[in-house]
Amino acid sequence: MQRNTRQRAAILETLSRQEDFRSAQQIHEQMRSDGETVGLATVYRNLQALSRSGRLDVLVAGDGESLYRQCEDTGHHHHLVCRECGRTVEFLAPKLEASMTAIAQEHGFTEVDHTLEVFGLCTEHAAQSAAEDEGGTR
Amino acid sequence: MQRNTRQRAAILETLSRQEDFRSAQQIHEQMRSDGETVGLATVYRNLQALSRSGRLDVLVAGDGESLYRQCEDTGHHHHLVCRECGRTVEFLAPKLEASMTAIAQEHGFTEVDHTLEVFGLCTEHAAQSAAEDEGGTR
DNA sequence: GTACGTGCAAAACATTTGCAAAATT
DNA sequence: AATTTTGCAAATGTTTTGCACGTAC
Repeated sequence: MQRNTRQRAAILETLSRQEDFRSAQQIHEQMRSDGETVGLATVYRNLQALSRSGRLDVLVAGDGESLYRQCEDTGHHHHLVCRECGRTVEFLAPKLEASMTAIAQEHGFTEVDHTLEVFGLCTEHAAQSAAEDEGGTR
Repeated sequence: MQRNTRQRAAILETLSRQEDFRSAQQIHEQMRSDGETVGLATVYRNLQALSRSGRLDVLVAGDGESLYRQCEDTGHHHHLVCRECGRTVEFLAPKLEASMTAIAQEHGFTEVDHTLEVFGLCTEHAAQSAAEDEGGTR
């Protein structure tokens, strides 16, 4: 099981050229405009399979849409994502992991797992967005 | 704006009798079986309004479904949720907040916000589930 | 040659929305 | 009486699925 199809290769290739988290539809669209012929269902099926096997990171956006990204760190890590441009920074937080394990233990919980995603504005979009919020420059 | 309708009151009442996180559909179903007559759209609209005003906590499940719950702590806090029964423990983690702010700052991110949810097995479901995973007792 | 993967269109979901009728203030 | 809320059904948007066909092995 798990064959090397042209589509699977193309999806992986597209992902490797991708910086930020992208939805299945965005990835599909990207591929189409790159001249690839792939069905949307195939993109969905492969993204799912790839994330299941840990080769892809999944992030559930606030509206429930799933976003995918090929991360550099293959182990457990978290993301700092820019709300404006999707720019992503991976980070580790061992202390954080430890305190979460401790809290879980205090309450008798086992087999603990967690999701942590941090959203903010990267350097490039911080000032700009603040200005917009005020309705323009002073 | 914001009138006191029978439906809104019923929704709040139903939520107050609720221990765990529930989806809009589950809440609607619950109300129907309690004899309330409410439209599903009304439940959605009210849950949304209530969470917007901070009277309700929202949790986006892994599959993108939104789950609601009336929490005791009205401020910022996190959840430790049992994967089996949905049992929820609220907790604060100031150290964690601090280190996340620090990490964001290191990377120049501002207006930082984060989502953190911890999933595990509560005391009641820990052993049982472990046995199931092995396909029975040794 | 056979089993797995693909493509398409239809189905399945959760959620949102338009609009007329009903209820609140 | 004015205006918000409701209820229903239809619309929306994402993801899944059934099934015939194509393809990797």
